[in-house]
Amino acid sequence: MTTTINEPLPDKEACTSSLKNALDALSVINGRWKLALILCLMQSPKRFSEIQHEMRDISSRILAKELKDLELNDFIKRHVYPTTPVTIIYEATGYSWSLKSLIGELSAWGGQHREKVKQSIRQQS
Amino acid sequence: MTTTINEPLPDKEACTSSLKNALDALSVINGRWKLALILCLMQSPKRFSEIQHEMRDISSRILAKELKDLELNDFIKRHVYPTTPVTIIYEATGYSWSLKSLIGELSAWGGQHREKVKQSIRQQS
DNA sequence: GGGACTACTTACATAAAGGAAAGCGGTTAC
DNA sequence: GTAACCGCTTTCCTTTATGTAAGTAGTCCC
Repeated sequence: MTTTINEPLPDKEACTSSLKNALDALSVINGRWKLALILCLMQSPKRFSEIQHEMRDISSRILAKELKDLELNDFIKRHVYPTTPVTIIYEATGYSWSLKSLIGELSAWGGQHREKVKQSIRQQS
Repeated sequence: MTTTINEPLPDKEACTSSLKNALDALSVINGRWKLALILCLMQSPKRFSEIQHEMRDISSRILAKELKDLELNDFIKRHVYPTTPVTIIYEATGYSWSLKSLIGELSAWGGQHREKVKQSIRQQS
């Protein structure tokens, strides 16, 4: 029998705080649309209706809500130009770019995972 | 007026597939418990009730479901030892370790984001 | 045989996320 | 004036995630 009760496991605390940070990060980029919207606006600033057109099946309700969230988290900026009628442009901020390596890791891991799943399906058949 | 309609934006496709991969990765590690469980079992193999004790407020229903999910995705392995009564041990597989750099990135970004949020709260007051 | 422990499962409830459809206040085009 | 476009908001509904409580089949202890 192994008792782990009084052993101060090497990196248990580090692990806990790292987990907390990771979950925080996840909560910020989580959901069906956030990353897509950030990447979309990183390619170029756009208007509400342009974004809605590019993301084919996002509803205006969700789009408005997500844009608000992203603005609150400082990923995008909402510019209002006093033309008639007013033109509203959403633009990715520099903070969006801080996600670059994280998105890179997510995409790399996701890519290899997809391959792995494909192979295990092949082996089953 | 800028027309972006016929311009084949440099990396739009790369971006789309990278997004797809990233969303896949997110869907696999998503939820309140998955990362915590993986890290918990990476520290040492454990039994059902030990895990439940360590993650204080996970219900047995959710724990059972999450363990099944993680086993399906090959992150953990369920060992059954024919003692009386049977002993069941859950253990992180090598595949869990493939998440290492991803978790590192998540945690790093999450950490700096928390700092940033703290500062912007300070500036508001 | 009554209580307790193990590894769950089942049934039911709540909450959060996401979506569909309509509306709204303003402007422009005809 | 009426139709259409813009940037939303409101209402209602469905889906998914998570939680609570109880039960179950097996074993052990006394």
